[in-house]
Amino acid sequence: MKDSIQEQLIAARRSQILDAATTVFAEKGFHPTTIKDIAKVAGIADGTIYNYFENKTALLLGILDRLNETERRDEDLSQATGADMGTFMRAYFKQRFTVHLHSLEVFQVVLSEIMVNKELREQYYRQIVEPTFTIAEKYYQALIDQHMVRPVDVALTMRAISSMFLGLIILRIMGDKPLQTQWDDLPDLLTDVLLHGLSQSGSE
Amino acid sequence: MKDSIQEQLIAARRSQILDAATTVFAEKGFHPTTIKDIAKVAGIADGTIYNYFENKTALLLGILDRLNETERRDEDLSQATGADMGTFMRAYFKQRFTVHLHSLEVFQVVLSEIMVNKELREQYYRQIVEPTFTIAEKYYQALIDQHMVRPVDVALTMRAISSMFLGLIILRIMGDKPLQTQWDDLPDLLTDVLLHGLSQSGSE
Amino acid sequence: MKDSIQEQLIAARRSQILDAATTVFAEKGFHPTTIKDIAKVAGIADGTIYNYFENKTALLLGILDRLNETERRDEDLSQATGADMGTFMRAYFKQRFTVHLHSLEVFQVVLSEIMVNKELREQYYRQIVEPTFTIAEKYYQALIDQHMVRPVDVALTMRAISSMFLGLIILRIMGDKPLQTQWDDLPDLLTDVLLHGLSQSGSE
Amino acid sequence: MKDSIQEQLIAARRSQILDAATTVFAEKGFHPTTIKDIAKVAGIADGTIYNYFENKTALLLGILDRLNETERRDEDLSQATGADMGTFMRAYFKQRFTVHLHSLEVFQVVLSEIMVNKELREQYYRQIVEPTFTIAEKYYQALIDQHMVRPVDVALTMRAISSMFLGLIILRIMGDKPLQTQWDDLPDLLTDVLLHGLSQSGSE
DNA sequence: AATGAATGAGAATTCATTCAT
DNA sequence: TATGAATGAATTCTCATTCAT
Repeated sequence: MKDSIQEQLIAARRSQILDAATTVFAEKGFHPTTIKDIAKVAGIADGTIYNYFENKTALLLGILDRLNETERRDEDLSQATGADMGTFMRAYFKQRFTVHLHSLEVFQVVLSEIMVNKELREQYYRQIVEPTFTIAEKYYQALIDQHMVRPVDVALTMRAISSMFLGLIILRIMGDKPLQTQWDDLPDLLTDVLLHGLSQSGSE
Repeated sequence: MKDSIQEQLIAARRSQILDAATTVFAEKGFHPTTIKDIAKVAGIADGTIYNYFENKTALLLGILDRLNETERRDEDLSQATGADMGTFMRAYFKQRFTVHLHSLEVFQVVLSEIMVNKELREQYYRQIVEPTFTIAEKYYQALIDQHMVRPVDVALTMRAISSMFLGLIILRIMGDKPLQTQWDDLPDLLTDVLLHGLSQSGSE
Repeated sequence: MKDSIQEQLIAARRSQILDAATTVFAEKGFHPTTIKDIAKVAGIADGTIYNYFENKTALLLGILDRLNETERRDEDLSQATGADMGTFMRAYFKQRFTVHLHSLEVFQVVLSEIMVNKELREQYYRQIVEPTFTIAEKYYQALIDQHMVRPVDVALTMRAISSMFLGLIILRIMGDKPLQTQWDDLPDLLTDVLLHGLSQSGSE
Repeated sequence: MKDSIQEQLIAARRSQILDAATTVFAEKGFHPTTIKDIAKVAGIADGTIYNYFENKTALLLGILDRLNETERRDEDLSQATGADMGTFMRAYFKQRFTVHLHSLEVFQVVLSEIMVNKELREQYYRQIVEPTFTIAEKYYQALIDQHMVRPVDVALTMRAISSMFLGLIILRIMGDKPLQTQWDDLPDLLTDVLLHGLSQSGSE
């Protein structure tokens, strides 16, 4: 039906604009990027952008939405896991790091604005962070119930692990040398450390 | 000597300006803050700020410098530690979290700009992050040598642990509920997890 | 004939658009009103308006045309006059004030633009003001010829009287308290003053 | 003192800007005039205007303030009048018309915006219209008390007379021919009509 | 050294109008 | 004839920075 075509056209245009915005934001950052920049890259007029997005910030929200969807799709993948704890963690870590690295520059920009823009922050938390935790907690609780891991405060533990990802990515963005050269060693290392701890032979 | 007085005056004025800048940045964020805002809070004229700082970004660098010093002083404190691994970690974590929380809002602003401003990023990394790691690595290597902890890749491990801090703080800034309500439980939890791992009785 | 139907359709559509324009102009004023606003109220697409009116200003001209017709129709009514000078004036005044008050908000907008837009001004004068004076002068001249009123410069006198209306309406629009509360007393007062003058017992 | 010089400089700059604004507004109208236009005529930078006026509308308010002062000064003059009613009215009318005509084009612009801008309207009414009426009413009441004029509703009568001025000016702005050619006859005519009325020998 | 008025580049956003469908 | 997406010119206002006093 006509509606569907309309909607598709609109979605396509939005997508085209978001592509351009993503590109330019990644390249120059949020504030230094002008609407004109984005329009030029998108190959449309300045004003057209405002037919699809209320303002510049809405572009960031739009980008966030797309990250959101990507994330969700990946989440599904990560659900498709089997038994062995160590294998799973390694696989999981590998995937998380790959995903985020792919869009590192955008993430950088988005994160920067998130730190400073309440609306964005709340949307990001509500739509991306929180749901992820909900899933992760459920999954981890199951592992505990199956006696595959020690019983710990699930919520905080999940936060600690996720934070490690987040922090490592930021540290990498900051140009940390060791992280840049040994990034691929992280999955194994983190799995090891998180499973067995740092103490001598598992005891103090 | 006269020079010394001169320098002290200059230092005092710089400090006064940075205080104002810190206050306003924390309150409104970097971009929305105008030089006029800062001057007003500092009780001086707009132009005067430019006698002490090259531009707006230099104010952020100045703030960073001060954080740097604070950090270093704290570092010294943290060096004054004793033997027991678990006790030390708990104490260390407690201190790190407290320090950062104190200036959470500034940190938020600084981090936001760091993500996006190469110069700032490099300075922050060079002056604050890297030195911290150097010390931490040395310290941790000593622990390994004393067989108090397992031998692991020191550089990456230190990064992983630090990242957890960083990530947790960001997650808290984002408004994460569990972190906000159970923040004080973190030192114990992290110590436990990092020392003994998540796996059942220390083995897979 | 087909033409006639065509014309009627066109007239209906124009009318529909002008209704919408009148409503929105009255509500928000000329400049703040967008074509989109009008189209929305009219229930049609933006572009359609341009099939019936050359541009935004033409809408105002269109509204003026309609006021014009209304006015003329009212004029006819006012022709239905009787004898007694005082009675007539009172009746006339009453009607004028009522008419204008009815569409006060549009008048406000139209007047505002008239002050500033030469084309509009000329059209308003040519189509509405001038014809009214022509009729009024003729009528007043007749009164003079019948010795019902003193012989005076008819043109100027008519202008003076009309101006009083106009000015009173504007003063009312401006929010003048006495005019708002005692508006209904005006016909009697004006009739009295204009007929008998302000001086003591008609002599200086 | 320094303050006084400061203030004078500021006043001078404000005046310079208002002069420019008056000129350009009179020439092109309010909306078509850009800040750039005004700055250019004032021989300063765009931004400078914003150091003295909050926004474009504030310029109009500023112009109004100056009209206000002018008006007030004229008012004083008009107070300095003597006895004979007819002579006084003639003189008064002559003055009112002259004053307004002098700044006709600005008045035109101001009036246009007043019709449409509530803030402006209220300020104009409060600062210019209302005080004028207060004075006029007091004066007229005195005349009544001295039996120099008939007792009438003072407030409404003053409004009616003032409105006549206002209306006549507007009509003239609209390009009314008779008013333009016979403008100078108005004082005499209005005095005559208002004093003695239109009816035959002062009676119906 | 301090001031703060002046500067003017720059950017977001609006909206009347056009025109392909 | 109706549509409404696209256009892009145009404008207001902000604010970091300069510099004469």
